[in-house]
Amino acid sequence: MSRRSGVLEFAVLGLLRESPMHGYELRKRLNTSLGVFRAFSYGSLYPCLKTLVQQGWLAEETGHSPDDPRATPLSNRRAKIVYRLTADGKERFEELLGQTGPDAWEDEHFGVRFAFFGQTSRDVRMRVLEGRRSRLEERLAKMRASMARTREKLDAYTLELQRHGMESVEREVRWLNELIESEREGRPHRASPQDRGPGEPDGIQGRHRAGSSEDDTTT
Amino acid sequence: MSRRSGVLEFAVLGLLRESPMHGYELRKRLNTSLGVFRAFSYGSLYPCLKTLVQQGWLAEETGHSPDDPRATPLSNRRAKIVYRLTADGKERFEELLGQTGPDAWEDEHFGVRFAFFGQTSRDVRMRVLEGRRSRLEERLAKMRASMARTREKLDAYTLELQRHGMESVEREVRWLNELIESEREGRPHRASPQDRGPGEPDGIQGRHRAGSSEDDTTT
DNA sequence: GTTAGCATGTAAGGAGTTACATGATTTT
DNA sequence: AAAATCATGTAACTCCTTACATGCTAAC
Repeated sequence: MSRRSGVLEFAVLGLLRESPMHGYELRKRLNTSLGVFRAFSYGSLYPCLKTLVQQGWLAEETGHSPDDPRATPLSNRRAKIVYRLTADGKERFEELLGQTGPDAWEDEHFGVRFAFFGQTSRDVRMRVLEGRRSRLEERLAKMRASMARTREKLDAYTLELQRHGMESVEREVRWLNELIESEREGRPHRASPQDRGPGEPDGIQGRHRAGSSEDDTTT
Repeated sequence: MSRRSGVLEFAVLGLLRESPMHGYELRKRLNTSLGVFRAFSYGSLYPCLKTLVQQGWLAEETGHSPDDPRATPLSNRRAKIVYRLTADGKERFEELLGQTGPDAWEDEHFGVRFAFFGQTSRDVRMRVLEGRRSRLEERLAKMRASMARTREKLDAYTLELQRHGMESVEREVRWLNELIESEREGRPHRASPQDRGPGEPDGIQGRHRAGSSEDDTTT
């Protein structure tokens, strides 16, 4: 049992902390606000909500606000279920927010932790950012060692893949450096929306094949 | 049953195509050559090898070459098992290499597909690269739409996270553009050291040897 | 003579997905 | 009145990890 997954549980508690929501909306928020990195399906969300209710961290409220004209006892019409964070749930979320183990900066967790930095205390933010950075630097060291060993033995594509992978990691390290610097000085990082107008600055265009107009809504 | 995972199966067949290996070495290769993106543990590798043998795609060879003095029936000393690709396995791998469905360019698969581009025909390479690019462009469009909708409502950290995520995707698109351009002109991309001449770019069969030492050994 | 790395496995389980099933409400 | 989207859920399955269990071999 226990759909008490790390990431999903954390994100659900965090989103509900801002305001109560029902499942469907929650899932949309998960897959847009935080969803650049992870996407969740109902098949994981609803069971997760259920166990969070069982833990006492969430409370279900079946629609029926006092000003709802359809709130007769008879019309038990599969009401929307609105989930609200309980006091215990708030406590739990704060406990999770404060954790700074490796769990906080591994690939699966870092994104969602960052997304809730607005609720996170500054020293925890620093520890998470620095933890992430040193994790990435370890990884870079390993990659460099491995490339030194295997260079000349790999074909061009494998090499190019490794080169691009390393550059991605290096880029994230630079990003973290900027963020850490900003935190240190107490200013809010970039903050400039840098309006990308309708100009399409990168030569992005060209619909290629595979054009099926499928959008997210992955059942 | 069936550890016939997409990615792992593909990578194992591809690596064994280059030369026979035993499990331990295979796992190291998986986690260095291709391993910038994925890392596999023995707990998935060995069962996978077993099912690939059952499918007839791999053959096991239990050390014991005729000149091995220890090859007595009594000293059944847990020999190294060397896995070799069978003819059927080679066929299977080529079948997988030729596939160009969405499976080829989604996040989980693209990396490993690229890693074996050296064995892949040029038109398949093009389809995979273009498929990947249009997948990423779809994603960008969604992100832009979502940002236009939610701007001003998100706190600085969530915004920064989305900005960085978008930039990462844009960067990968630029990379793909370069690669596609290179493929079109028939030249090998960035060409780090030792590049092959302008001849047929297929059939790059790098000879690698184990020789290596060290490593992460994430059990 | 003990640590470190080589080598092979298994059982249990975690974290999610897909496909299915159903029905309400809004838009076209 | 059809189509889309909103809304809730379950069962079966996938793919992989962790923790365990074992033993060989080289180096210090």
